[in-house]
Amino acid sequence: MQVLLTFNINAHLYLRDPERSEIGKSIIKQSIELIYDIGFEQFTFKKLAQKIGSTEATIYRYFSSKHKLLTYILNWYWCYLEFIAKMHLQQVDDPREQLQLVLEIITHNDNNRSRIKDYNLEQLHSIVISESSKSYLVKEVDAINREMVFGPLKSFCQFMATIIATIDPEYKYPKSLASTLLETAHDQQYFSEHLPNLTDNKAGQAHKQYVLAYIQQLAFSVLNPNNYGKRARLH
Amino acid sequence: MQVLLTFNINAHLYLRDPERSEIGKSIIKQSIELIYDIGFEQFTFKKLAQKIGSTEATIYRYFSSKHKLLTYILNWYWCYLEFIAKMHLQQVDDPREQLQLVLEIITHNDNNRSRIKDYNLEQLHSIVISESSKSYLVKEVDAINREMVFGPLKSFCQFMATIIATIDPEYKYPKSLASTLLETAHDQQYFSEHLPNLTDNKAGQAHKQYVLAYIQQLAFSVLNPNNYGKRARLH
DNA sequence: TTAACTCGATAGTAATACTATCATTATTTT
DNA sequence: AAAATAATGATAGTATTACTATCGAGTTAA
Repeated sequence: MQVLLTFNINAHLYLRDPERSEIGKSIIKQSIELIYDIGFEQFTFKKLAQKIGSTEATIYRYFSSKHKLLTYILNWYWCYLEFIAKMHLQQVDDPREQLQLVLEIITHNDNNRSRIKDYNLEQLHSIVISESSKSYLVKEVDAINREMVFGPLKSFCQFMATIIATIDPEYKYPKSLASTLLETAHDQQYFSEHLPNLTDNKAGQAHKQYVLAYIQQLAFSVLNPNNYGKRARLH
Repeated sequence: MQVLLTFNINAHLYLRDPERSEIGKSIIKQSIELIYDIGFEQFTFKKLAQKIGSTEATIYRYFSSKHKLLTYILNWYWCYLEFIAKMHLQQVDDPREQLQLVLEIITHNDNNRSRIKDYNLEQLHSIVISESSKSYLVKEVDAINREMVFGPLKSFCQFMATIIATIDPEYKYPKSLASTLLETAHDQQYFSEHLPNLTDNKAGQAHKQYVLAYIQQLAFSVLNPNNYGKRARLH
């Protein structure tokens, strides 16, 4: 197993850095598979230990709870998305095309544009869709937030918001639009797959393409292209 | 305790109908208070039993699990919202004003327009914001969905979608927009309160007003008022 | 008044989410 | 190569959770 990408993930999330040992990397990799397979509620350290051929005790030496492990995985994902997005954006100048590209990335409509061996990205995406809100929809959110463990998500939103603000500097809600597009990408794919009555995806197929088309229409309806460069021109 | 409103809630959700006994109504009422106070994860039937001066066994005679109880409460809320919305909408003809009104209702910006003694609506709204996704973001979603326990949510979305389709019959995503506005109303209020960096609510106050202003702008940017009545005129 | 129903009380179970200890095995330092 | 240090495996144990089961007392309805 070769890890190509490593990100600086908040040390509050782990006791021992999982990137620094084979068993640690195995914990992350198999967690993704296991959470994907059985869902976060059914996921336990005991089952994970069995899967990696180790014991609960060992896993507890890396993560003090399954919630922190989930947040760790999600942080990795947000760091990864921002990295990939910034990489591809270098080739694009028009901020509208940039936003388009980011929407393709967050809906995973970028056909294998990003091949990576580390973790199973399709499973990871699926976890982000169905489990990510569980990392912050908890009573202790303010306390955990103070430890900065939601940094990568905020950073990715800020990154999207900057593009949005470039397209339309008059638009008053760049950050809210960014977080809305992100959340909507997830909700709508989940709805399209499991509660299709909450969407207009009649065909019931091609969830990702449906979601992309929808949020694209949403984003570009809200932003007024006539304002592009407005603020800049004033100077 | 006097219950003014009762709705037909899917019988799959309970073993004994809580509306039909004082202790049953007490279970619902105190559940709302307790889930609001300690969050769904910390919420147990044991604690609830203590609160209502009864025992776990009694509560289990009404609900087979805390998940079903949560879904029951959420169903009540969606039935209630649809009822209130339909009531107020009778006075309004313009579908744009109708949508405006619905947005006020879902963000709870309707100042005491709906006084009700049954349950604490502010707490209920708060539960909807932070716990509602937990009722469907579970591995067994397809199985539970087959029992029609998400009917009231779907019905409310359909109701919104109809208004949206009246405003702009050309718009291709009325249901997705409805579910997006609903989810966004919740996400953005949660973010505004707990992760304000994901929003543009600088003041950090007046969360509900902020959210309303934002989703209003969102909704009416997407819908083209020029298409109002278009389809009708063709006939 | 007897049957049906509801509730309270108690007991019990398997699983979960940990914590603790200790011997063994690697790894690093000298 | 030996000694010191650290990581792991194995095992045990605890409080809590999410139930299930049983029994007797009180209440209501025919």
